Amino acid sequence: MSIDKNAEDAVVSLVLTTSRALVGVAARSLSTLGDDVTLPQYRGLVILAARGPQGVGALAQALSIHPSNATRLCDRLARKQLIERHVSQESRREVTVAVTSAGRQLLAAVTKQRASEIRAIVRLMPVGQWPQVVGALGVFADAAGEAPDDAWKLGWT
Amino acid sequence: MSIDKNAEDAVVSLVLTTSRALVGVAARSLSTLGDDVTLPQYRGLVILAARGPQGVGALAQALSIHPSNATRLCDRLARKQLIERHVSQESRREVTVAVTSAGRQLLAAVTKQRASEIRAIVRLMPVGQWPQVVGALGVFADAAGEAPDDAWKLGWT
DNA sequence: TGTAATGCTTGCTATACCGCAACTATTGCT
DNA sequence: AGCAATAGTTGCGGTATAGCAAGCATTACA
Repeated sequence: MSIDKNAEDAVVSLVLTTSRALVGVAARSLSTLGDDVTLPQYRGLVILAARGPQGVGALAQALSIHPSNATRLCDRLARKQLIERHVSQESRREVTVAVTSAGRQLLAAVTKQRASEIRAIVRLMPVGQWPQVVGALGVFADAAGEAPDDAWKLGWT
Repeated sequence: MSIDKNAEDAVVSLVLTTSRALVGVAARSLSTLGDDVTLPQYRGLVILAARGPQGVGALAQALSIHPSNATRLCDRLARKQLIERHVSQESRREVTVAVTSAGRQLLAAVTKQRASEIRAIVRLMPVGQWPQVVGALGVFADAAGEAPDDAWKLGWT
Protein backbone atom coordinates (compact mmCIF):
# COMPACT_ATOMS: atom_id res chain seq x y z
CA MET A 1 0.00 0.00 0.00
CA SER A 2 2.77 2.40 0.87
CA ILE A 3 4.49 1.56 -2.36
CA ASP A 4 1.35 2.14 -4.34
CA LYS A 5 0.84 5.30 -2.39
CA ASN A 6 4.28 6.52 -3.31
CA ALA A 7 3.75 5.58 -6.93
CA GLU A 8 0.47 7.44 -6.92
CA ASP A 9 2.09 10.49 -5.39
CA ALA A 10 4.79 10.36 -8.01
CA VAL A 11 2.26 10.35 -10.80
CA VAL A 12 0.18 13.09 -9.23
CA SER A 13 3.25 15.21 -8.68
CA LEU A 14 4.37 14.83 -12.26
CA VAL A 15 0.93 15.60 -13.58
CA LEU A 16 0.90 18.72 -11.44
CA THR A 17 4.17 19.81 -12.96
CA THR A 18 2.88 19.06 -16.42
CA SER A 19 -0.24 20.97 -15.56
CA ARG A 20 1.77 24.06 -14.73
CA ALA A 21 3.50 23.95 -18.08
CA LEU A 22 0.33 23.38 -20.05
CA VAL A 23 -1.66 25.99 -18.19
CA GLY A 24 1.12 28.40 -18.95
CA VAL A 25 0.82 27.55 -22.61
CA ALA A 26 -2.93 28.07 -22.46
CA ALA A 27 -2.55 31.36 -20.66
CA ARG A 28 -0.09 32.66 -23.21
CA SER A 29 -2.31 31.56 -26.06
CA LEU A 30 -5.08 33.63 -24.55
CA SER A 31 -2.82 36.62 -24.26
CA THR A 32 -2.53 36.55 -28.04
CA LEU A 33 -6.08 37.84 -27.98
CA GLY A 34 -4.60 41.12 -26.95
CA ASP A 35 -6.97 43.39 -25.15
CA ASP A 36 -9.59 42.64 -27.72
CA VAL A 37 -11.38 39.94 -25.82
CA THR A 38 -11.54 39.44 -22.10
CA LEU A 39 -11.48 36.06 -20.39
CA PRO A 40 -15.23 35.96 -19.67
CA GLN A 41 -15.87 36.86 -23.28
CA TYR A 42 -13.56 34.13 -24.46
CA ARG A 43 -15.27 31.65 -22.20
CA GLY A 44 -18.57 32.60 -23.68
CA LEU A 45 -17.23 32.13 -27.17
CA VAL A 46 -15.91 28.69 -26.31
CA ILE A 47 -19.23 27.65 -24.88
CA LEU A 48 -21.14 28.86 -27.89
CA ALA A 49 -18.73 27.17 -30.25
CA ALA A 50 -18.85 23.91 -28.33
CA ARG A 51 -22.58 23.77 -27.72
CA GLY A 52 -23.75 25.50 -30.82
CA PRO A 53 -26.19 28.40 -31.04
CA GLN A 54 -28.40 28.76 -28.03
CA GLY A 55 -30.32 31.21 -25.93
CA VAL A 56 -28.93 33.86 -23.67
CA GLY A 57 -30.30 32.08 -20.64
CA ALA A 58 -28.55 28.84 -21.49
CA LEU A 59 -25.32 30.72 -21.99
CA ALA A 60 -25.77 32.42 -18.65
CA GLN A 61 -26.31 29.08 -16.98
CA ALA A 62 -23.27 27.56 -18.64
CA LEU A 63 -21.14 30.46 -17.48
CA SER A 64 -22.76 30.54 -14.06
CA ILE A 65 -23.59 34.19 -14.39
CA HIS A 66 -26.78 36.19 -14.08
CA PRO A 67 -28.87 36.39 -17.27
CA SER A 68 -28.60 40.16 -17.26
CA ASN A 69 -24.88 39.75 -17.18
CA ALA A 70 -25.05 37.37 -20.12
CA THR A 71 -27.04 39.91 -22.06
CA ARG A 72 -24.32 42.47 -21.67
CA LEU A 73 -21.60 39.96 -22.40
CA CYS A 74 -23.41 39.28 -25.65
CA ASP A 75 -23.67 43.00 -26.25
CA ARG A 76 -19.92 43.29 -26.09
CA LEU A 77 -19.25 40.19 -28.17
CA ALA A 78 -21.77 41.32 -30.76
CA ARG A 79 -20.20 44.74 -30.89
CA LYS A 80 -16.96 42.99 -31.78
CA GLN A 81 -18.76 40.97 -34.43
CA LEU A 82 -17.79 37.73 -32.75
CA ILE A 83 -21.35 36.57 -32.24
CA GLU A 84 -24.73 37.23 -33.78
CA ARG A 85 -28.13 37.47 -32.17
CA HIS A 86 -31.19 36.20 -33.95
CA VAL A 87 -34.73 36.02 -32.71
CA SER A 88 -35.61 32.38 -32.48
CA GLN A 89 -38.08 31.09 -35.02
CA GLU A 90 -39.83 28.96 -32.45
CA SER A 91 -40.42 31.65 -29.88
CA ARG A 92 -40.28 35.30 -30.64
CA ARG A 93 -39.20 35.94 -27.10
CA GLU A 94 -36.15 33.71 -27.35
CA VAL A 95 -32.90 35.05 -28.71
CA THR A 96 -30.44 32.64 -30.27
CA VAL A 97 -26.81 33.53 -29.98
CA ALA A 98 -24.35 32.09 -32.50
CA VAL A 99 -20.63 32.45 -33.09
CA THR A 100 -19.78 34.26 -36.29
CA SER A 101 -17.02 33.19 -38.63
CA ALA A 102 -14.87 35.93 -37.15
CA GLY A 103 -15.51 34.39 -33.75
CA ARG A 104 -14.49 31.00 -35.01
CA GLN A 105 -11.38 32.46 -36.54
CA LEU A 106 -10.46 33.92 -33.19
CA LEU A 107 -10.91 30.57 -31.48
CA ALA A 108 -8.91 28.86 -34.20
CA ALA A 109 -6.12 31.38 -33.78
CA VAL A 110 -5.92 30.60 -30.08
CA THR A 111 -5.78 26.87 -30.72
CA LYS A 112 -3.21 27.34 -33.44
CA GLN A 113 -1.02 29.39 -31.17
CA ARG A 114 -1.36 26.76 -28.48
CA ALA A 115 -0.48 23.93 -30.84
CA SER A 116 2.49 25.89 -32.06
CA GLU A 117 3.89 26.27 -28.58
CA ILE A 118 3.27 22.64 -27.79
CA ARG A 119 5.00 21.64 -30.99
CA ALA A 120 8.07 23.53 -29.90
CA ILE A 121 8.09 21.57 -26.67
CA VAL A 122 7.53 18.27 -28.44
CA ARG A 123 10.51 18.94 -30.66
CA LEU A 124 12.66 19.21 -27.58
CA MET A 125 11.78 15.67 -26.61
CA PRO A 126 13.89 12.78 -27.87
CA VAL A 127 12.12 11.38 -30.91
CA GLY A 128 12.69 7.88 -29.65
CA GLN A 129 10.46 8.58 -26.70
CA TRP A 130 7.55 9.95 -28.62
CA PRO A 131 5.76 6.60 -28.83
CA GLN A 132 6.02 6.19 -25.10
CA VAL A 133 4.71 9.70 -24.55
CA VAL A 134 1.83 9.11 -26.90
CA GLY A 135 0.95 5.95 -25.04
CA ALA A 136 1.14 7.57 -21.65
CA LEU A 137 -0.82 10.64 -22.64
CA GLY A 138 -3.42 8.44 -24.25
CA VAL A 139 -3.86 6.60 -20.99
CA PHE A 140 -4.09 9.83 -19.08
CA ALA A 141 -6.48 11.43 -21.54
CA ASP A 142 -8.72 8.40 -21.35
CA ALA A 143 -8.79 8.57 -17.58
CA ALA A 144 -9.38 12.31 -17.62
CA GLY A 145 -12.15 11.80 -20.12
CA GLU A 146 -13.88 9.38 -17.80
CA ALA A 147 -13.62 11.77 -14.94
CA PRO A 148 -16.50 14.16 -14.53
CA ASP A 149 -15.43 16.79 -16.95
CA ASP A 150 -16.79 20.27 -16.85
CA ALA A 151 -13.63 21.74 -18.21
CA TRP A 152 -15.16 23.09 -21.35
CA LYS A 153 -17.81 24.72 -19.24
CA LEU A 154 -15.19 27.02 -17.95
CA GLY A 155 -14.09 27.89 -21.39
CA TRP A 156 -10.47 27.83 -20.46
CA THR A 157 -9.72 25.10 -22.91
CA MET B 1 9.78 12.90 -42.85
CA SER B 2 6.10 12.47 -43.39
CA ILE B 3 6.12 9.73 -40.81
CA ASP B 4 7.92 11.93 -38.33
CA LYS B 5 5.50 14.67 -39.19
CA ASN B 6 2.57 12.41 -38.46
CA ALA B 7 4.17 11.25 -35.26
CA GLU B 8 4.75 14.84 -34.24
CA ASP B 9 1.16 15.73 -35.02
CA ALA B 10 0.00 12.81 -32.96
CA VAL B 11 1.98 13.95 -29.96
CA VAL B 12 0.88 17.55 -30.34
CA SER B 13 -2.73 16.52 -30.67
CA LEU B 14 -2.58 14.37 -27.58
CA VAL B 15 -0.87 17.08 -25.61
CA LEU B 16 -3.59 19.49 -26.69
CA THR B 17 -6.22 17.10 -25.41
CA THR B 18 -4.33 16.63 -22.19
CA SER B 19 -4.01 20.37 -21.95
CA ARG B 20 -7.77 20.81 -22.11
CA ALA B 21 -8.25 18.39 -19.25
CA LEU B 22 -5.55 19.91 -17.09
CA VAL B 23 -6.59 23.48 -17.76
CA GLY B 24 -10.07 22.47 -16.73
CA VAL B 25 -8.68 21.12 -13.49
CA ALA B 26 -6.75 24.32 -12.93
CA ALA B 27 -9.78 26.47 -13.66
CA ARG B 28 -11.91 24.54 -11.23
CA SER B 29 -9.26 24.74 -8.56
CA LEU B 30 -9.29 28.49 -8.94
CA SER B 31 -13.02 28.57 -8.57
CA THR B 32 -12.54 27.21 -5.06
CA LEU B 33 -11.27 30.67 -4.25
CA GLY B 34 -14.86 31.74 -4.43
CA ASP B 35 -15.31 35.41 -5.06
CA ASP B 36 -12.71 36.17 -2.48
CA VAL B 37 -9.81 36.54 -4.84
CA THR B 38 -9.91 37.52 -8.48
CA LEU B 39 -7.67 36.05 -11.14
CA PRO B 40 -5.30 39.04 -11.32
CA GLN B 41 -5.01 38.97 -7.56
CA TYR B 42 -4.27 35.27 -7.62
CA ARG B 43 -1.65 35.81 -10.27
CA GLY B 44 -0.02 38.41 -8.10
CA LEU B 45 0.01 36.05 -5.17
CA VAL B 46 1.62 33.32 -7.24
CA ILE B 47 4.33 35.66 -8.44
CA LEU B 48 5.09 36.86 -4.96
CA ALA B 49 5.18 33.34 -3.62
CA ALA B 50 7.42 32.14 -6.43
CA ARG B 51 9.83 35.07 -6.53
CA GLY B 52 9.76 35.98 -2.91
CA PRO B 53 9.18 39.43 -1.42
CA GLN B 54 9.85 42.23 -3.84
CA GLY B 55 8.96 45.76 -4.78
CA VAL B 56 5.71 46.95 -6.25
CA GLY B 57 7.46 47.87 -9.47
CA ALA B 58 8.91 44.40 -9.94
CA LEU B 59 5.50 42.91 -9.34
CA ALA B 60 3.98 45.26 -11.87
CA GLN B 61 6.58 44.26 -14.41
CA ALA B 62 6.02 40.58 -13.77
CA LEU B 63 2.31 41.03 -14.26
CA SER B 64 2.78 43.34 -17.21
CA ILE B 65 0.62 45.98 -15.65
CA HIS B 66 1.10 49.62 -14.82
CA PRO B 67 2.77 50.32 -11.46
CA SER B 68 -0.21 52.30 -10.30
CA ASN B 69 -2.32 49.31 -11.05
CA ALA B 70 0.02 47.13 -9.03
CA THR B 71 -0.29 49.50 -6.11
CA ARG B 72 -4.04 49.07 -6.07
CA LEU B 73 -3.79 45.34 -6.55
CA CYS B 74 -1.61 45.29 -3.46
CA ASP B 75 -4.15 47.46 -1.68
CA ARG B 76 -6.80 44.84 -2.25
CA LEU B 77 -4.58 41.90 -1.39
CA ALA B 78 -3.40 43.66 1.74
CA ARG B 79 -6.98 44.42 2.74
CA LYS B 80 -7.59 40.68 2.55
CA GLN B 81 -4.51 40.04 4.66
CA LEU B 82 -2.96 37.96 1.92
CA ILE B 83 0.12 40.14 1.57
CA GLU B 84 2.04 42.60 3.71
CA ARG B 85 3.78 45.78 2.75
CA HIS B 86 6.98 46.81 4.42
CA VAL B 87 9.20 49.75 3.71
CA SER B 88 12.47 48.36 2.47
CA GLN B 89 15.45 48.66 4.75
CA GLU B 90 17.75 49.53 1.90
CA SER B 91 15.72 52.33 0.41
CA ARG B 92 13.03 54.11 2.29
CA ARG B 93 11.26 54.76 -0.97
CA GLU B 94 10.99 51.12 -1.88
CA VAL B 95 8.12 49.05 -0.61
CA THR B 96 8.60 45.33 -0.23
CA VAL B 97 5.54 43.17 -0.72
CA ALA B 98 5.43 39.72 0.84
CA VAL B 99 2.88 36.95 0.98
CA THR B 100 1.45 36.36 4.43
CA SER B 101 0.83 32.95 5.90
CA ALA B 102 -2.82 33.37 5.04
CA GLY B 103 -1.78 34.02 1.47
CA ARG B 104 0.31 30.90 1.45
CA GLN B 105 -2.56 28.92 2.89
CA LEU B 106 -4.75 30.11 0.07
CA LEU B 107 -2.21 29.04 -2.50
CA ALA B 108 -1.78 25.71 -0.77
CA ALA B 109 -5.52 25.18 -0.80
CA VAL B 110 -5.62 25.71 -4.53
CA THR B 111 -2.77 23.28 -5.10
CA LYS B 112 -4.35 20.77 -2.79
CA GLN B 113 -7.63 20.96 -4.63
CA ARG B 114 -5.81 20.55 -7.89
CA ALA B 115 -3.85 17.56 -6.67
CA SER B 116 -7.01 16.01 -5.37
CA GLU B 117 -8.69 16.21 -8.73
CA ILE B 118 -5.62 14.88 -10.47
CA ARG B 119 -5.44 12.02 -8.00
CA ALA B 120 -8.95 11.03 -8.94
CA ILE B 121 -7.93 10.88 -12.56
CA VAL B 122 -4.75 8.96 -11.80
CA ARG B 123 -6.76 6.35 -9.96
CA LEU B 124 -8.74 5.75 -13.10
CA MET B 125 -5.57 4.77 -14.92
CA PRO B 126 -4.44 1.16 -14.90
CA VAL B 127 -1.83 0.81 -12.18
CA GLY B 128 0.36 -1.20 -14.50
CA GLN B 129 0.77 1.81 -16.73
CA TRP B 130 1.78 4.24 -14.07
CA PRO B 131 5.50 3.68 -14.57
CA GLN B 132 5.15 4.38 -18.26
CA VAL B 133 3.15 7.51 -17.54
CA VAL B 134 5.72 8.71 -15.06
CA GLY B 135 8.44 8.20 -17.61
CA ALA B 136 6.60 9.95 -20.38
CA LEU B 137 5.51 12.88 -18.28
CA GLY B 138 9.04 13.23 -17.01
CA VAL B 139 10.26 13.52 -20.56
CA PHE B 140 7.58 16.05 -21.37
CA ALA B 141 8.15 18.08 -18.23
CA ASP B 142 11.85 18.21 -19.00
CA ALA B 143 11.19 19.46 -22.49
CA ALA B 144 8.67 21.98 -21.27
CA GLY B 145 11.15 23.11 -18.66
CA GLU B 146 13.76 23.78 -21.31
CA ALA B 147 11.33 25.73 -23.40
CA PRO B 148 11.26 29.44 -22.70
CA ASP B 149 8.95 29.35 -19.77
CA ASP B 150 7.04 32.37 -18.69
CA ALA B 151 4.21 30.29 -17.42
CA TRP B 152 4.67 31.24 -13.81
CA LYS B 153 4.72 34.83 -14.89
CA LEU B 154 1.10 34.53 -15.72
CA GLY B 155 0.32 33.11 -12.38
CA TRP B 156 -2.05 30.52 -13.71
CA THR B 157 -0.01 27.74 -12.27
C1' DT C 1 24.25 71.26 -2.24
C1' DG C 2 21.25 71.37 -5.89
C1' DT C 3 19.22 68.71 -9.51
C1' DA C 4 17.79 64.62 -11.72
C1' DA C 5 16.25 60.04 -11.44
C1' DT C 6 13.79 56.48 -8.94
C1' DG C 7 9.85 54.10 -6.49
C1' DC C 8 5.53 54.38 -5.18
C1' DT C 9 1.17 56.55 -4.51
C1' DT C 10 -3.01 59.23 -5.61
C1' DG C 11 -6.45 61.57 -8.69
C1' DC C 12 -8.76 60.84 -12.76
C1' DT C 13 -11.29 58.44 -16.29
C1' DA C 14 -12.87 54.48 -18.74
C1' DT C 15 -14.27 49.75 -19.37
C1' DA C 16 -15.70 45.22 -17.84
C1' DC C 17 -18.05 42.41 -14.83
C1' DC C 18 -21.56 41.18 -11.51
C1' DG C 19 -26.15 40.69 -9.23
C1' DC C 20 -30.68 42.49 -8.03
C1' DA C 21 -34.97 44.48 -9.25
C1' DA C 22 -38.12 46.22 -12.45
C1' DC C 23 -39.85 46.13 -16.99
C1' DT C 24 -41.38 44.41 -21.79
C1' DA C 25 -42.70 41.01 -24.88
C1' DT C 26 -44.13 36.60 -25.74
C1' DT C 27 -45.93 32.19 -24.72
C1' DG C 28 -48.77 28.89 -22.20
C1' DC C 29 -52.54 27.66 -19.55
C1' DT C 30 -57.13 28.09 -17.46
C1' DA D 1 -59.87 36.58 -22.75
C1' DG D 2 -57.24 36.79 -18.76
C1' DC D 3 -53.53 35.52 -15.87
C1' DA D 4 -49.18 33.39 -14.90
C1' DA D 5 -44.83 31.86 -16.37
C1' DT D 6 -40.94 32.55 -19.35
C1' DA D 7 -37.00 34.97 -21.93
C1' DG D 8 -34.64 38.70 -22.39
C1' DT D 9 -33.51 43.46 -21.56
C1' DT D 10 -32.65 47.70 -18.98
C1' DG D 11 -31.78 50.62 -14.82
C1' DC D 12 -29.14 50.74 -10.85
C1' DG D 13 -25.26 50.30 -7.74
C1' DG D 14 -21.05 48.27 -6.65
C1' DT D 15 -16.27 46.37 -7.28
C1' DA D 16 -12.13 45.29 -10.05
C1' DT D 17 -8.99 46.27 -13.58
C1' DA D 18 -6.43 49.35 -16.39
C1' DG D 19 -3.53 53.33 -18.03
C1' DC D 20 -2.08 58.17 -17.78
C1' DA D 21 -0.61 62.18 -15.44
C1' DA D 22 0.67 64.47 -11.38
C1' DG D 23 2.67 64.41 -6.97
C1' DC D 24 5.58 62.99 -3.00
C1' DA D 25 9.37 60.98 -0.91
C1' DT D 26 13.84 59.34 -1.26
C1' DT D 27 18.05 58.35 -3.41
C1' DA D 28 21.85 59.22 -6.60
C1' DC D 29 24.72 62.07 -8.80
C1' DA D 30 26.99 66.17 -10.59
